[in-house]
Formats: sequence, structure tokens, C-alpha cells
Amino acid sequence: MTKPLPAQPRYIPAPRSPGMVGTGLVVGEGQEIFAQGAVPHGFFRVLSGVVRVCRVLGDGRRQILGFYAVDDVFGLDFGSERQHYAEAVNDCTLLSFRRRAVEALAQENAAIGQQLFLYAMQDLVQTRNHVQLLGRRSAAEKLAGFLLALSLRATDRHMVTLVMTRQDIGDYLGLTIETVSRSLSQFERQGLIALSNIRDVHLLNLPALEEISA
Amino acid sequence: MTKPLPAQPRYIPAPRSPGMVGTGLVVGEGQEIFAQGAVPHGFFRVLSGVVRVCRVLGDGRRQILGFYAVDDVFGLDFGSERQHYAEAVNDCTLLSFRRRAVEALAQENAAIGQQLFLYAMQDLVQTRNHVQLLGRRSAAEKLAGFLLALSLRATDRHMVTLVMTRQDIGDYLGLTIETVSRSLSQFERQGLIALSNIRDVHLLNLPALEEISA
DNA sequence: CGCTTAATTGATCAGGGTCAATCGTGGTGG
DNA sequence: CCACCACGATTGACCCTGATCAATTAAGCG
Repeated sequence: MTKPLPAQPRYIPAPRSPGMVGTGLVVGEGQEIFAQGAVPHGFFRVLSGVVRVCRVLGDGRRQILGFYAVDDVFGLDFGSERQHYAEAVNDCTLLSFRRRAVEALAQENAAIGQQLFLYAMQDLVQTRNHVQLLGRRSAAEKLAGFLLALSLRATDRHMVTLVMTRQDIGDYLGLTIETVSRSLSQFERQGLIALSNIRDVHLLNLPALEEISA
Repeated sequence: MTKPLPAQPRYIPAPRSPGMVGTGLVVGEGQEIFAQGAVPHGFFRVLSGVVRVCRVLGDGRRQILGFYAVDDVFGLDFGSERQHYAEAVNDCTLLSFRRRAVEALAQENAAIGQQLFLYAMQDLVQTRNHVQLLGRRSAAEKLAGFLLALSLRATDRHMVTLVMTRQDIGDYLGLTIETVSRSLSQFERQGLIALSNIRDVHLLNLPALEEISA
């Protein structure tokens, strides 16, 4: 977070998106995409990389509200000011959509409104699953659930890459880095996973993980 | 939950709703409104009473995903089958909207689609706040936040009625009934709240509660 | 006025937070 | 090219909060 940031977001030629035209942009690792408290000017779709959406609490702690990967839409937050902020977990390419333009489009084209609704619903589904994870009592259950959720989006269900830090995972699951680390180590000792390096997790026993996740 | 249920939902003359026409119905306390795993046929708006939306987990535990009160919309869950179920916390009157009908309307009338989007966004805001509550470490923080959230919707910010049971609160916050009860007692001892009876909570010191909630 | 269910309170114990030290790894500069 | 440095991750020791088990109290209802 306190590291030399790659200057400003860099804009790139815009790919197409169904109905709406977005502006492509590149965001470097750790860079902020929008700030909490700012006026929401639009939303984003991830083309590559991973984004974290967070909320800072009164006492300075951070709650991560979600990780957004390829094809995910984030930044749907159309109040007077943003209730959360977004940062690039790693280098990202994004499509940005201006709120005003999209809303104007939605006035005329019913399909656009439906598309927006769909985006919100997808976010809702993800957020509900997040609630479920956070509601689980034990750290092992939370972490197993988290790994399984990642595996669902991986090309190979048995290979998961933790692009985010342990701190990120902790702030997502309501745990400390130590507990995240300990739980992972325990899974490894139990032969449920293998950590070839810090980021790459080999899920050796999916059924067992599902059992733990309950 | 295992108590004599007031037969079937009873249908009532339908009030108006902006753009869409809903069907009014009455649901008795504890009665199920829709089942987890069922095909979603529509969504609902609360006219009176409180609804809980829950998910049953593999091991039988229950996570409450949200409480829905007057004017709230719930049941937006348009996959192939419902990922959660809904029950009346107390006697409720609801407006139900058929998915098919609304979707057909949304094809032609852009305003309907936008309304749907708004409903989803409101649910999303609520669910994100829920995530924030669940992410907090201590039971006192969770409970203080819960009480404050309720107070925001109360006619008098200092008087909150817990229509749901302690078990409900626990399943919402990821705590046991005992911890919920103990935390409330502690707040009372600290002079932060007063419990005239089991349901009615007088918030004596909102700033202090906000401090705790952080 | 009992009976049933919800809520409170108490005692005990374990899981996870906290503090602290160590390890590992990638990046930088001599 | 290697040594050093900085930061992230791991591991350990200890303690505290909240889960668990159990008993008691309170409240609604027939």
C-alpha cells in the first residue's frame, strides 16, 4: 500500500461491451481506482487482474467487501457518495462506464436497465456468499470456504492462486493474518492442500475441504 | 418454528405499486414464504411486519441473510432455484410480484427495469452493511451495530423493538444466544440501554453505542 | 394455575487474538 | 554476483473472548 505507485491510471483502446461502450484503463498493483466518500461517477468491469473493494471503519480497521476478477462488475454504488473504495490487488485492465451515460441509455433502452439489474444481482449473490462465509464460526471453515470459492473460478479446480496477501484474506474473512497462516499450515499438515510457493495452492482433497466448509 | 401455523397465506385486495401491480397477501408468524431450493416465481415487498431471509448450511446450521421491514423488497433471487428461504418473523402483509409478469413489463417499460435495479441495489447496500457487522471482531461491536441499524429505521431513534428472537439475532450476527443475551445484559449494566421488557430496548446512550460499534 | 418455550446467568474450556521472534523471498545496490 | 535489506509470512507462547454445557428464571398461553 505504501509503495511507489505506477503514476496515474493509463487509458487504453476500448473493447466492446454489450449495449454500453466503456473506456478501457490500466491500473497498477496497489493503485486506488476510486475513493471512499467520493462521488460515484460510474462502475467498472474487470478485463484482467483482481480488484479488492474495501470499507474503512471508524477505528481504522479495514473490511474487504469483495474480490472482483475477470468479467466481474464492481463499483455499483450509486448513492451520493461511495461507501467503499477499490484498489487493484495486482495489475489490472478495466472497462469503466460512466454513470450518467449509462443511466441515460437505460432510459431509452430497456435491455440496458436489465443488464444493470443483472450486474447488481451478481454482486448480490457474491455478497450473500460472503455473508455465509463470515457467519461460520471457525477459522478453518471460513478458509476452506474461501479456497473452494476461488477454485470454482479457476481453470483447474485443484489449482488456486492467492493473488491477494494474507492480510487481504484476513480482512475479507474477519481473521488475523496469523490465523489465516496457521489454518493454511494446518490444512497442509492434514494433507488437504499443498503450497508449492506462498501464492499457489494445490487443493489435494476437495471433498474434505467441502466437508470442513460445511 | 414448530408451532401451529395459521394455515395458508391469505390473499388480500392489492394496493398499488409504482408501475407494477402486486398481489397482496397475509402471512402469519413463523410461516414460510418461499423455500430454499424452490423455483423462484417472484419477489415481495413488505407492507407490514418483518421477514427473515435465511440459508441452511450443510450441517444444519442457519445463517440469517437479512431482516426485511416495511417497504423493503426481498426474494430477488432469479437463478434456477432459490439459494435461501424466507419466513415471517411476525404477522406480515406483503405484496408479491410475479417474475414473469415483471420481466415482461421490463422488456417494454424501461422504468420498470430501473426500479428492479434500485431494489437490487438497496438489498446490496443492506447486505454490505451486514458483511461489515459480521466482520467485526467482538460480540459487543456486532450487537451495538445491530441495535444502531435498527434504530435508524425506528420512528424514535431511542426506542427499538426486537421483533426477532435472540436465536434470530445470533444467527444473523454469527453468535450464540448466550452471547447475545450476555452482551445485552452488559450494555444494560453499563447504562447504555434499558430493557423494559424482552423485546423493547431503550437506547440510552447512542454516542457510546456508536463508539463501541466503531 | 401449571406447562412450554424463550431468555438469562453461571462455570468451564477451547479457539483465535495478541505480542514477539524467526524465517523466507524478492529487490536493490555495492 | 553476492550481500544486505525490507516486507510478508510463519511459528511460538500466552491470554481473553465467546462457545459449550448446564441450571435457573421469566414469560406467554391454554
